[in-house]
Amino acid sequence: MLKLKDLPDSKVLTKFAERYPQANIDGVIHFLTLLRVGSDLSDVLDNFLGQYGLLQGRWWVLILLMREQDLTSTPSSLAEKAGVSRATMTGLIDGLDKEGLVLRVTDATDRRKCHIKLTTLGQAKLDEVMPEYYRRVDRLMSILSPEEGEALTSMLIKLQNNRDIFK
Amino acid sequence: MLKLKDLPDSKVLTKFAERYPQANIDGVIHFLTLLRVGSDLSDVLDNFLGQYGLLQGRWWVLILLMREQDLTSTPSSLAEKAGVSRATMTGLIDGLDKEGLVLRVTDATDRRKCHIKLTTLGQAKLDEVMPEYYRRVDRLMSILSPEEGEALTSMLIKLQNNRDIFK
DNA sequence: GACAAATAGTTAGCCGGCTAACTATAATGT
DNA sequence: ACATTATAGTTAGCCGGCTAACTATTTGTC
Repeated sequence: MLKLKDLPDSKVLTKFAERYPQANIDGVIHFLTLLRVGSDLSDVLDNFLGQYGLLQGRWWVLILLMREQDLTSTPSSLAEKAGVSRATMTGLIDGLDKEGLVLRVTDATDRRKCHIKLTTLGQAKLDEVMPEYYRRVDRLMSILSPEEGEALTSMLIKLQNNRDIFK
Repeated sequence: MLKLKDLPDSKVLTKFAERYPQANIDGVIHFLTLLRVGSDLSDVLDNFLGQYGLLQGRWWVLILLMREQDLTSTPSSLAEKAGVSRATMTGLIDGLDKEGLVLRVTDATDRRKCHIKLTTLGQAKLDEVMPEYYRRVDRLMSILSPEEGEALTSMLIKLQNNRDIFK
C-alpha cells in the first residue's frame, strides 16, 4: 500500500488532472488517506499482538469465544463472524488448539459439526493481552475528542454502507 | 478481520467491561470501525483493479512511475514510496515487466542499479483504469460533504501521527 | 591500492489469507 | 427407502506480503 507521505503533491496532481480531468482530487486524497491509515493501524495492532504470540486472526477467535455464554462456538460461525473463510478458520483453530488455547469437541448428535471452546489457558491469554490492548487503544484514540470520535465512526459507517457503489 | 456487524453489543460489552474495567468502550468501537472500513474498502479497490489484471501493488507502481518526469525510477525508490519491501518490489516489477507494462534497464555508470520505466503499454493500462477509478472514488466519497471529507482526513492524520503511542 | 563497509537488487523460504475440490454426514423429496 | 441435495469441516495449492541471506558493485579509509 502507498505511504502517506507519497500522497500526490500539487505538481503531480496537475499532471494527473490534465490527463484525467474527471478526477475529484479531494475525494481521492480522503480515500487514499483512509486506506493508508487503516492499513498502518492494522500493522500496529498486529505488531502489538505479535508480542503475545498472537495475530489478529487468532486473537479475534479468542475474543469471539469469550463473548459466548458457554465460551463455545463452531468453526463456521466463527469464520462468519471473523470475516474469514472457513478454510482459514480451520487453520486458525489448528494453531490455537495446538497451543491449548481452545478445545475441539465433535458434536454428539451431528457428527459433521464440532464445537470450539475457549480453555482456561485461552482465557488466561486474553487476560494477559486485553488490559494492555485497551490501555493502548485508549491512548491512541484519546487524540480525538469524544465528539470527533463519534463523527469519525459515523462517517466511516456512511462510507461502509456506500461501498457497493464502487463495484 | 472482524466484521462490522460483530462489533460488540451492549450485553457483550458489559461482560468485557466487568472483566476489563479499564476499557474505553467508545474508543475501541471507533478504532475497530476504522480498521474494518479500511480493510473493506481496500478489498473493494483490489476487486476493482483485479478486473484490469492489476492489484494494489502493481497499480501503485505504475502510478508512481507516471508521476516521474521521465516516467522512470529505481526499484528501491519505488519500494520506499509504495511502502513495501525491496524484495516485494522485485516481484511486482517482475510481473509488470513480463506483461510489458514497465521496462528494466541497467544503469550505465553504476552497475548495481537499474532503472524502471513505464512503457507506452503501461501508460495505456493506466489510461484504461484511471478514469473509471476516479469516477468510482468520486461516487464513493460523494456520500460525505466536502467539510466532512476534510474533517475525516484531518482526524485520520491525527491518528496516524499518534500511532507510535501504541507501540 | 587493498580491504572494510555500505548499497542495490535478487533469491529462498515463511506465513496467513484465499478458492476450489474433497470427505463425511444429515436433511429432503418423490 | 433411497437418491439427491445441502451442510460442516478439512485439504491442497495459489498468491502477495515479509525477513534474512546472498551476489555484485561501489565507496571510503588506512
